[in-house]
Amino acid sequence: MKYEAITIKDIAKALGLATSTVSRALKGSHEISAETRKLVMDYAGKINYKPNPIALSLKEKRSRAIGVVVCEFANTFFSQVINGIESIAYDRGYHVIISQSHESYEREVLNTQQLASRQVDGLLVSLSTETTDMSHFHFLHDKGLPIVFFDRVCETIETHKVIVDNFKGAYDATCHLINSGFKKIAHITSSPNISITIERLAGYRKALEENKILYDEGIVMFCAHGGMEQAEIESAVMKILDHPSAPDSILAASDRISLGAMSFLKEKNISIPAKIALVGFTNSQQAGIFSPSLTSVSQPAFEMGQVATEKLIEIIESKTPLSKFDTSVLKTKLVVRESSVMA
Amino acid sequence: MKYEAITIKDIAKALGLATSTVSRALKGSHEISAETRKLVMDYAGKINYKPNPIALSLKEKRSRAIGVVVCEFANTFFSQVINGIESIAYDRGYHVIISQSHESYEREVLNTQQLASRQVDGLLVSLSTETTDMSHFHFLHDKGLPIVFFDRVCETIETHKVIVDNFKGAYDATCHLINSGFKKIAHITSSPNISITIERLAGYRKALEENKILYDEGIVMFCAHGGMEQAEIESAVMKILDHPSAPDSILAASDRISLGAMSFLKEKNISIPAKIALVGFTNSQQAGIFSPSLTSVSQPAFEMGQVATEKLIEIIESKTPLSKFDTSVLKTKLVVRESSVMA
DNA sequence: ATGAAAGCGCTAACAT
DNA sequence: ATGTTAGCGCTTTCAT
Repeated sequence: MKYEAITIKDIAKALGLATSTVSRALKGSHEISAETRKLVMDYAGKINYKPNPIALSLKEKRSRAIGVVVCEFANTFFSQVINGIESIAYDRGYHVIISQSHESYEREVLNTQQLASRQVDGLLVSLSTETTDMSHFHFLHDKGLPIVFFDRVCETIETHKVIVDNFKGAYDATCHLINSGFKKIAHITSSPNISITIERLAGYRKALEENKILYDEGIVMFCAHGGMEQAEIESAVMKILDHPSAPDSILAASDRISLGAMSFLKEKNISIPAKIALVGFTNSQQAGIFSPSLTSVSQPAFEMGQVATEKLIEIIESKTPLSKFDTSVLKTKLVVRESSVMA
Repeated sequence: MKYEAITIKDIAKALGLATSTVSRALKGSHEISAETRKLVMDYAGKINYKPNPIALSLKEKRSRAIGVVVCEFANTFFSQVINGIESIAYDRGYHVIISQSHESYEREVLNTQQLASRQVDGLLVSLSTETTDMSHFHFLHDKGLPIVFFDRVCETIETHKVIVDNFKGAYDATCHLINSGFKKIAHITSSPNISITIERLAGYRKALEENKILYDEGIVMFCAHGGMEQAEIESAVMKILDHPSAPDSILAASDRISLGAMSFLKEKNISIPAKIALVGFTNSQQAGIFSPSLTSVSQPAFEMGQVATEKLIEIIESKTPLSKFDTSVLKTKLVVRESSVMA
């Protein structure tokens, strides 16, 4: 492409000024006479001058861009988070560059490095299910790159984090199943190494315990790829259905797993909730038009994106390195629908 | 942030060479002695040197990045397209920078300009429903920026385009409704100015005509914002339900509209298909678990992304300006489910 | 085969 | 108040 943009030099030449004068005029420096400023401004407006962000980045070593690493955005939860991120970033004058790891550790590392070398001013990250080694983040964080984790966070890096109350989300959902009369509740969740898995599992266990139901690890299924492969979900569902203890309900720990499990059960003509009840963590706006409609733990995804972005910009724009970081915990909401209510 | 990356200068200093020598060695120029090359390569590898893409962009006026403009990715169709785009771009060494217009003309213009000023090597665009003035694209295209349109294309710019056979998609769906015994078929579609609307409407009309059903513009509803506002969908559905001619079925022309209409009908307890049948254009993987499952026209979204990206890279990497452009037309697939089958 | 120097667009010390 | 210059990281003439 031969896209020749207008530069500050063009303006300087046209107006018989030095580039530095133009530069200063453009950013309203007070050491420029009002008339020169007006002259420059008017001309720049007329020829539709736009500063070259590439040159700016090179010069200033900052890009006013924020990098986002999520596993995938074909997932209502993450697409809502991203909308939240954009809503804030946009207002504050930052661009958002989004990348998908597809739950692959390798892709996550690659994307992270790409974003860093494009000199993003900061990173908003939700870990992939595969990730156990965080050194790619440690490396960048140690070099001073601001990072905020959301949803699936990294424990070993001291920075702001934004999560939902996963423990309570799972606890509430499990209690709801118990109170609805279900006695043997299975759990399908993501890989055991990510934060949300641990927290949700703990909430699930706590609810069982409080209700004097024995925890049975035979009906807790982990999906190593977070449900990216439908086969792992199906295998988990099958194992639960075939389990000698005859579970009567399932708590699914993520969007993908909830929808994947539901699809599979329908495909197999296994009636929900008569044969087995289902409660899922999902932000799908379609949960209500499923058959049956799906009881779900919904998360404030948009808000999570907003908070994370505010926190990140706070770090980016702070004059002095922050020393105190916090973890924002947002509330989940249980929406009871047909899939968990006995006829 | 104080993320100090390793530069070519560091290598030069460490090895007592000139930066130009290092630069040449790194890219395997033949005018460098084998031993110097090896020396540089080894050292660069050892200290994990990564060229600064910002500096490269500034210098070469290209970025090996492709910009994508879609209306939103919280939409199965577009998120699948983007996955297709990434699959090819990635292989060919390009990054993908995605932006959402949210069906707003203003955002589309802004995003486009942002991407251009970030010196993307090319643009992959699906127009927002609001867009009627294409001058922002004309401007860039005239300056030589490669652009490929997909899905919602711009007629007035001569370049590669990738679409599906919208005419046939709508025609097939309408014929299916007719053959299933429906007599009065309403149509809810996007704004009248975008290509897909026109083509789908034409397919719908053709099917009616061939079956000697009178076209009734009173039951064809346009959503100015492409269904971004649920209210416009609901108003369209209401008008259809209240129409004196008592339509017995609806053909919905997009993902958003299909799902929005279905949600609304369920909310109002209007039975599908007994009271009114519904066929939608949607790529939602959940169409099968809706209640009732939704008959839909599905599009090869992933493939569309792939083809569009290949076409774009072809333009970008072509030595001489292309003079012949083509429009790839992919096939749609009608998946018949419960929502259009009389009991 | 290698080095020196200019330049991509911009800003910021450092003149004047 | 404005101009001159250097430099961000890199490639690329143009020397040598």
